[in-house]
Amino acid sequence: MTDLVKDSIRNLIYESLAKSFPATCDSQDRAFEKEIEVSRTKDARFGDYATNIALILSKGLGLKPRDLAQTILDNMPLDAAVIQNCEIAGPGFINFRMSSEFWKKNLIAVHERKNLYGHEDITDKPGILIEFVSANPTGPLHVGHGRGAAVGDSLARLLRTRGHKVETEYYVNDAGNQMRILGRSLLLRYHELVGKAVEFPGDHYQGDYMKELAHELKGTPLGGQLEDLPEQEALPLASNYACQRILEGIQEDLRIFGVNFDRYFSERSLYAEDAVTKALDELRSRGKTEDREGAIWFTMSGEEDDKDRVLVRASGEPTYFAADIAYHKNKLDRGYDTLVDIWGSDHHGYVPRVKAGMEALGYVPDQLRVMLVQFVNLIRDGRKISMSTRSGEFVTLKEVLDEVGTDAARFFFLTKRSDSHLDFDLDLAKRQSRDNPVYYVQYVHARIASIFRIAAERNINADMTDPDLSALDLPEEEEIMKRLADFPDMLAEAAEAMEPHRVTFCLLELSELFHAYYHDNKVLTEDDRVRKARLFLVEAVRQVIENGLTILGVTAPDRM
RNA sequence: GCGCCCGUAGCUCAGUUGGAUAGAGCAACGGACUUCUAAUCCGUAGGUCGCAGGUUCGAGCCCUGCCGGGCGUGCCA
Repeated sequence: MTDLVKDSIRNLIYESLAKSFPATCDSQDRAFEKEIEVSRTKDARFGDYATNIALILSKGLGLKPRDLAQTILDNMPLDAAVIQNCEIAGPGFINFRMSSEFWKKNLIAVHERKNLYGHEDITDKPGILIEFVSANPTGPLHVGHGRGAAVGDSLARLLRTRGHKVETEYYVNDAGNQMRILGRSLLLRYHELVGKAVEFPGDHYQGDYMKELAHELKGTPLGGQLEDLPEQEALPLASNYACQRILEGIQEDLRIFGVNFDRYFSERSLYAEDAVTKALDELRSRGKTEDREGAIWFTMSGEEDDKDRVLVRASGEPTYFAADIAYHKNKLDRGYDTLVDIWGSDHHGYVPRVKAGMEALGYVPDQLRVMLVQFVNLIRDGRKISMSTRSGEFVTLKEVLDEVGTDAARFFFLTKRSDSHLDFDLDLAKRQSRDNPVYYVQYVHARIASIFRIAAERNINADMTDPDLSALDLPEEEEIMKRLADFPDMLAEAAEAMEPHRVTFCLLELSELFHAYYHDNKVLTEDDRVRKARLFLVEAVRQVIENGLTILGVTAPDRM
């Protein structure tokens, strides 16, 4: 039993192939069925779905594509309640036109499944760990982090709907040199605040939030300690405090943004458990390290990465890279089938390094899928704002959320493929907030909710039992039903490709169909039979909009 | 220099993993509210898919070489 239209067509094709060419199919297992490509047609002349299977297999079978298509067609078990007709076209495509009963049956399925419509029943698919955001706890989240958060969180939701067991994780870089710089930044700001002359180095964290933290400490016992203790002892106190407070702020911003991680994983905990040392020892015992110039190097063969990389500095301190190998080892040892890391695109050069690290420890590098999210260019007054946490010059996620709201921001981040640059024009986002595409989709939901409210006010019977769906005879009604039927397929493909933005575009297309339909056709008509059927249809639209928006982490409002 | 990503309408972007006549939204122009919400709808206009080759039944998508933009190429994280 499947909710995927394409799977049911694949099944028919497979049945036919198995009958026509038992030798070819017998040698394959049933997995071959998945290889059969079925796509939705762009042009209604070609039916609803098409397959190019005859074009693909013709060479291997020594047949002309159209002849092969004919054979496949002749042996296909066709059910008139599902497929209205089926024909060969062009160089050898097989086109399928579904029957109107089929669309109506699916419409009923939306009502039966409700908020599970589009969800995969099987829930024991491989476990996936998605790590994202993982912004350093050295400053508030900025807009770029917001994009990663929106993409990662929606991807997690999307994969869950398709039956994967998904956990989400934020890697907290609370160790190393940057924590010392963070601590010193706070210390200096504190000294400044209590009237000592300080010189604030350019490579320290300049943002105002450090001054605010210093202010927060004034008059507290910890503040006193920072003042009195020698720097050596004050530093760890300051950096711990700053790290903790900043992380709390990050968590609060994420909460507002609708992103809740299953786990925050501390880099420091890796050191506490000696995980870094153990990983290094293992690399050494596998012959992947080399001592040179006082440092320990990870030796790369040419195909892994272009040069060797330092694991332990001459100072004896492990690099970020060493900790990251230990971290990925830790994740893999927890038993996930797939690790997904969502990184800013500026880390792309790091991908082969981490994979090489995994391979060197005996793992399969393909278990790691790295999704690179391109930069967000923030534009104010028509000019790009350069952003850097250290310089303190950035626009925070919180500021953007205050301006445009979580729904608009999340939706906007998901209107682009993640590997293309995104211009976030603050003035535009503010000015356009009314006709932001998110409202176009949400408006569908509000309009339908409104129909049901009016029906209730007027004591119009709006129950969903036993509608006469033959009353849905308009072409635009069938178009809507087709789009609803495609929703599960779209989710499955978006999940497979790990492209949550496809959900956004699907919802926009459905919304377009609905708004046009709504404009031309009254749902609450006098005709009892038509009204009941239309209510049944629009309720299904509402449900699918809700299901889609839920995956995007956007609310589905009843009123706007 | 080398590596990764991007280049599609004036602008911002989709393009179902190589399918049939390249699509939306903004912006522009012209229309539609006595109606279940006009945050809507309908229409007009807009293209050498960066350029040049190649692969094949078929290329915006794959390969090669250029051009342009972004980012990497730290004993930073």
